[in-house]
Amino acid sequence: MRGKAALWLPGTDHAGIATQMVVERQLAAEGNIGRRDMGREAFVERVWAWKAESGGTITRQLRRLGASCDWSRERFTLDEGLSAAVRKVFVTLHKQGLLYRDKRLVNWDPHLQTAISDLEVEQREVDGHFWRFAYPLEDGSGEIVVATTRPETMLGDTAVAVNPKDVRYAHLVGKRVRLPIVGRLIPIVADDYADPEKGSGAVKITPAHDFNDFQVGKRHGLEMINILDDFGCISDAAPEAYRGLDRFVARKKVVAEFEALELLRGIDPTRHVVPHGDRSGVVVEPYLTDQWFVDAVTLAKPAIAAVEDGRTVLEPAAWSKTYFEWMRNIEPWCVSRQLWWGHRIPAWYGPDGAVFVEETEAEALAAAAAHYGAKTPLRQDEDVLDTWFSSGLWPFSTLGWPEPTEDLKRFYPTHTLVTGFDIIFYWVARMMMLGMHFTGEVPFRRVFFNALVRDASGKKMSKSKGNVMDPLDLIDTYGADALRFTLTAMSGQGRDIKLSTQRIEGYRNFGTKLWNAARFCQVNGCARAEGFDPAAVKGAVNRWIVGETARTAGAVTDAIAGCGFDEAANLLYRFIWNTFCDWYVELSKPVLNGADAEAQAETRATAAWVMDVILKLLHPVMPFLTEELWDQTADLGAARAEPMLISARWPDLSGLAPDAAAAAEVNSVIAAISEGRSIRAELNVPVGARPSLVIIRTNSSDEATLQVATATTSNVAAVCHMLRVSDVRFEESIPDGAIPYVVQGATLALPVAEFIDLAAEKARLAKEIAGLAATAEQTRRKLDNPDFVARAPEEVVEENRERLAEAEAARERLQSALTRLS
RNA sequence: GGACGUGUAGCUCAGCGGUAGAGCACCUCGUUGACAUCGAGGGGGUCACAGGUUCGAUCCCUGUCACGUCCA
Repeated sequence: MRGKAALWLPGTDHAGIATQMVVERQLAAEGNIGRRDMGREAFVERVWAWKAESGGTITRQLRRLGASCDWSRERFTLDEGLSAAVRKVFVTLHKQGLLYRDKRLVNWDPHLQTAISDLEVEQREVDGHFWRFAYPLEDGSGEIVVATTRPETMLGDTAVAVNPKDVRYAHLVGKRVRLPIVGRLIPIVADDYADPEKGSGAVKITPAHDFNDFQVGKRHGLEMINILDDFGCISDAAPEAYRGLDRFVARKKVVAEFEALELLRGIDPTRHVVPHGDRSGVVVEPYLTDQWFVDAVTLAKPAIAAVEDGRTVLEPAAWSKTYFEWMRNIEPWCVSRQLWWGHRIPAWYGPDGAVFVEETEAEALAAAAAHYGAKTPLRQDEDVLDTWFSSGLWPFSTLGWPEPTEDLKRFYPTHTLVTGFDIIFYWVARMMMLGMHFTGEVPFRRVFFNALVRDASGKKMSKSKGNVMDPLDLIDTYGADALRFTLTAMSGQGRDIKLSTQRIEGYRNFGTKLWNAARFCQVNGCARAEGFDPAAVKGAVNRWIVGETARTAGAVTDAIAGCGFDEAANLLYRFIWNTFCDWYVELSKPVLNGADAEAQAETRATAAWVMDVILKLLHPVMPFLTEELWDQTADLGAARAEPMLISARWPDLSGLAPDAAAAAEVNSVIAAISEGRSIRAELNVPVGARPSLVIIRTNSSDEATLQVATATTSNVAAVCHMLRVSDVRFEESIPDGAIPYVVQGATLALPVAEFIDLAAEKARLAKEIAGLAATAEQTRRKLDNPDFVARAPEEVVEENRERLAEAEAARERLQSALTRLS
């Protein structure tokens, strides 16, 4: 609509862990053999089958929501093109020394039997215990007490650490203790990691099973003994009695044995945080394995700089802080996963373990032949890559990279990434790092973080909680436009959306309202006039609605440009319902039904013009309804240049100056009607009663009164219709039995004495007077303050003076009316 | 423990230095030729609390409390 070539390229990633889990669970439920028995090829085939069957859900939801993606370009991270990009990136990073294989502690998920990245670990606070164990000194001169929440790890202890400043233990540093159960002699080392304030001040060191202990182990050259296997059971590195035991069974056995040895010095209950796999939900183990790592520290630097200097802008800007915080403290990124569903790592091993990292097996074989001086069989790495490794290439891999395609030239760097803040580290950060490194440019100039949708009570939707609202169901019930409007209107930045069906229902009603308004226009012959010029309309109501339309169009345009989508939606809601339907349509009815052919024609043309603008402005939020109405009104009046709304030109009404005189006139009419209606309702004037509307006017009446009088008489038919009065007439004073009210400084009155109850009217007047008195009092206090008058801006002071004068005048008039009643 | 966010009408949320707003819910009235998926009117708020800045604070600053999220 803005005439730009906008590309929204849809697609999905292969969600490695999640997908493999689903299919494995399915296999188990069907009583089939597990993936290990099936073999890699058959299993991957099975996952593809599952993907073909159910993988379209996300895109189906997008389609039904009316997302205007270029579906012909839909991509999937395991597509051949994207996979080639993955291999290219892997090999290049490896050759640049930014991707390497290393034996390090990783987070190991014993359920999934794979390494997972730090981000996939969830820290949960749970109840646990501190067990205090005594380790006897080698020389028999005593013992040293250590505390642990994980007794089974003592099987892999290779030292005890104490703080170098801790005088209690200074004499023990360098001595050894004999590790109970195991019998191994391990040193007592001095290391700052030991906190003298905590427990005994001495801490057991298990370098192969704790991230902190790993560091201590490196500093002191300690042995690293891996006492677990891939399943979280005790390995052969432990004493025979423990081998094969589940880690939690082993824990109990260790404690029992310490107790039997009379080396258990106490048990304290404690609450502590324990790492869990975010997918599997089981306790993850720090585990010493060979994995592939990306040097994120190096890659992060240009990515940090790009946000610092504004080449990429995060919106809302507050997220920059989160981004920097993470990027500046980034750790090496473990990218290998012991799964089968994903991009297999393009690394091949020779018989002696030499590794050849190449894009194809042929290249690897060639490299091996050169290396060994003879053709040598190779074995490909069994592991696959973290899904985010391929997702991180999305902005350019989907445009054809590494080939220098036309698409890449045209659409890269991309303009805006819209995503959830919950994947700022997983995805945004990785795209920034990889995009900067491989293209030398930012992958996107702007990142817009949308709100996260929660259920009506604010809980995150999840299948296990059963509180998921499927967009497809909501669309079936309320329509895509209602859902889109709801999400848009509630998308205030920095806030989650609590989605309730009531709200969607309300916006469904809004759609119905617009539909009915369009029907009204149609029934009343509103049709586009050939050569219609909104700047040239004569009627005040028409001039006013043209001005309001232009103002709304400008405000909506600005709001969208500034990512204020909720503001845009709310502006449209108010304009369409409250301004156009409630007032313009009602004020226009007498003209449309009247005898003045010229005025009628102008109103019809104006209404048709406003409707066209409304349809355009609302189209981005409610595309289905507006396109349908656009189509239905295609043949009404002058032909449109734009057959389809989706490609119609966005309205630029900045050239239409607001008409202050028309606005003043219509606002007076609106006030006269609103206030009058309020009186009728409060005093229970019967609906059928049609009194006159009396305007109190004398020869010496002020400007305000004359203005209201003119406005009212100029729109007398509308006033009669909407206020349900028989006529508008003038009196010099309030007639006996008439109920006065003040509008913009003018006094109006409704002679309805015969219909009403005096007490109700007295009460109404008293309430009104009290309100005015309060306003006057408050304003007077302000004006009596010399500091206020001296320091506040002149227009504010003037505004208050006027307010005071108006309130007092109105109060006097109503007071005298009340006095007369009494 | 650290960081960020949020506390405004019964509910969901706008507003963010100068007279407290909307939608829903609630109450009253209404079968007027666009619309009862509607119309008209109404009740309802010491803007979490305590200080400070200012002529003036729901809005800015500081602290406290509560809730949420992320990172340890």
